[in-house]
Formats: sequence, structure tokens, C-alpha cells
Amino acid sequence: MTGVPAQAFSKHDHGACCRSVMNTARRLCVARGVRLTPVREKVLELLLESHVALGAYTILARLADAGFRSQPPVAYRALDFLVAHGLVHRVEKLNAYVACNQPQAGHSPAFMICSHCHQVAETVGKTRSGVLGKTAQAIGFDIQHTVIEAEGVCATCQKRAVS
Amino acid sequence: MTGVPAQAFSKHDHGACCRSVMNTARRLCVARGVRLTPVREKVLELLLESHVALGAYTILARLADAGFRSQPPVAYRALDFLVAHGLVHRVEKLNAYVACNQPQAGHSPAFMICSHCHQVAETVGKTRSGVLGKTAQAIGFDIQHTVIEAEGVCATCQKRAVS
DNA sequence: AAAAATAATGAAATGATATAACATAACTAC
DNA sequence: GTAGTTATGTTATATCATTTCATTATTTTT
Repeated sequence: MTGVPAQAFSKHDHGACCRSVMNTARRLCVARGVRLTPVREKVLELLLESHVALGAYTILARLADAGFRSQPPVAYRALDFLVAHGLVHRVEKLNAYVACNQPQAGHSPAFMICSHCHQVAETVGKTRSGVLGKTAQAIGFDIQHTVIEAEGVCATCQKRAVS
Repeated sequence: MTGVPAQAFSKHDHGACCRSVMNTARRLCVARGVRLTPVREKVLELLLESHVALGAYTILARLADAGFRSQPPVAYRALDFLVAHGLVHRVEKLNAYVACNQPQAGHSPAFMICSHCHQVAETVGKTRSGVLGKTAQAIGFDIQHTVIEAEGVCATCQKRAVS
């Protein structure tokens, strides 16, 4: 996170934000010698435009609208690629996907999911040094991947609920 | 946790362990005025016997073997009840369920999932005081539930892999 | 530049997970 | 014992994800 925790819940120039991530993604793929093909790029774009997590079939429908094929594998393949390259994260609690907003960092993300507006904010997880990391170390468990998600109500929705 | 972190990965008298949790569960239900009906009890028992997380349909099959009906809702209803009362946890990463080993504590659990032997160990999450809790507080996000899961390789499987 | 190897996509089918909806039965409280 | 509530029976369907094999596009090797 570039100094901005939970970007989704803060005001920012979203258009610029998307373009910037898109460019980083493109550079990253070139650097790694992998191809950000049209479907993959479109899926990333769809996810970037949305601060709510999108399910594979929602993405699939939007792909179809954009002229791509509409069989499940087209969405899943693109998502698998994007997830593998850290450009997109899967939100386990929602069986859905969000674009990563700092794709360069090899990070373990954490999410805050607003159960009211369904926006998902990404923040950084402190895997090794946290309780989980400590316990893991104590029992010799070698952590390869972490899922850290919090469900709750964002500040905006709390205010709305009161009024 | 009764002083034992990640019980599943440690040696212990599993039979006694199950019976003890079963008794706690029964007492808990009486105390709360809810019914631990035969299906519910059987599902809890199945999960307690297993240190690997069981999917709903696996449970369903075992229920059928034990003479219960075999439609999905019978498993899901029992699981919903057990989860609601903190006797069972859902492991999001696996779309599967594990029995809780300290049902009395109103806790937010964390899991360590061995991707080799598929055992799942439960440990306690330190939700409020961790990074996630701090970030949440900073942006006014009200956490209602957390999902904290680590995938990796347990100590036993690491040793086996070497030999 | 042609052939071979690799990576990506097309397409059909199926598998796995989960819920909706409505009817019936079993307990609980009065 | 009737009313209210909770739990179960049953059918159908929704939702999420993968397998498989054929075809096309791109890259590498020669």
C-alpha cells in the first residue's frame, strides 16, 4: 500500500488509480516474459473498475458483453493467470475476486469486506510477525500462503445506518 | 486453547479429547436451551473423529451410512447450527468444516492447513490487537468476523519429505 | 522461413458446493 | 390439547469450478 491503507474506503481519483495499476501490470508482465492477452487485460480492467469483489460468473457475463466467449473456463483461466501473477486476489469468504492495488509488492494481502456496501479494501497482512506466524514457528509449520479476511461494516455504512 | 496450540499436529489421546469436547458441547447446548439433535450430534462426532476438514458432501455420505437422510439440506442445516453455536468452524480456503476444540471460548479461530496431510490445526486469532485490528480501527471499520487461515506444511510432513 | 515446441483459446460436458421453497412432523409452553 | 415454534423431509435449482480434448497463436529452434 502506498501509504494509503484500505484505499477502497477512501476517496481517490479512481480513474487515475486504475490506469496506474494497469500500467504497472503491463510492465510487470513484460518483465516476467508472460502475456497479458486481451481477455486477461479485460478481466483485470473489470476488476479494477469495481471496488466490490466480482464472482467468476459476473466477470464471465461482462466478458461476453465485451465480445469474448462465455464458457466458464475463459473467466477462470484469466483469473488463474492474474492470481498467479499477483495482479488479482481471490477473496475466499466471497468466492470472488478483486484487483490488487499494489501488484509490484510480493505481499500477503488482508481484506476488509463491508457486509453492507460489499466493498472490499485491501491492506497488508503481517504474516510472519503476527500471532499466526509465531504459533507456526513454534510448532514448525511452514506457511506458504495466508488468507486474512475481516467481515464487518465500513465507516461510511456505519454513518448511514445511524441516520 | 487449553495450553495446547495446534492440537491436531500434536500427539494426544484423541478418544478422550473427542469425548471431552462432546460433553462440553452437550452442556453448552443445554445451557443455551438449544437442541443437540441426533443429526447434529452425529455431524459433530464425525468432525471430531477427523483432524482433516470434511466437506459437506462427505459428511452427507457418512450420515447416510449412519442411517440418516441424504439430501444436502440435512448436512447443511446441521452444520449451520453447529457453526452458529461455535461448535464447528468453516474453513473457507477448503470449503470444509472442522470441529472446534475449545467450544466454550468465544473466540476468533485461526487455522493452519497442511497441504500435504490435509490436517487442520486450530489456534487462536488475535483479531483486535493484530495488524488487521489496528488498520480497522484506524479507518473506523467495525469487524464482525475474521477469517484467518494459513496454508503450508506441518512439521511431520516436512520431516517425511526429507527422508 | 519452415518445423517443432510451447502457450493460449474454443467448446462440451460434468463435478462440487450451496440454497430456496414448501410440506410435514416433533417438541414446548401455555 | 391447542398454538406457537423449531426441526426435518423432499424436490428442485442455484452457484461455483474443473476436466478433457481439439484448435489456434506465439515463440523457439533449426
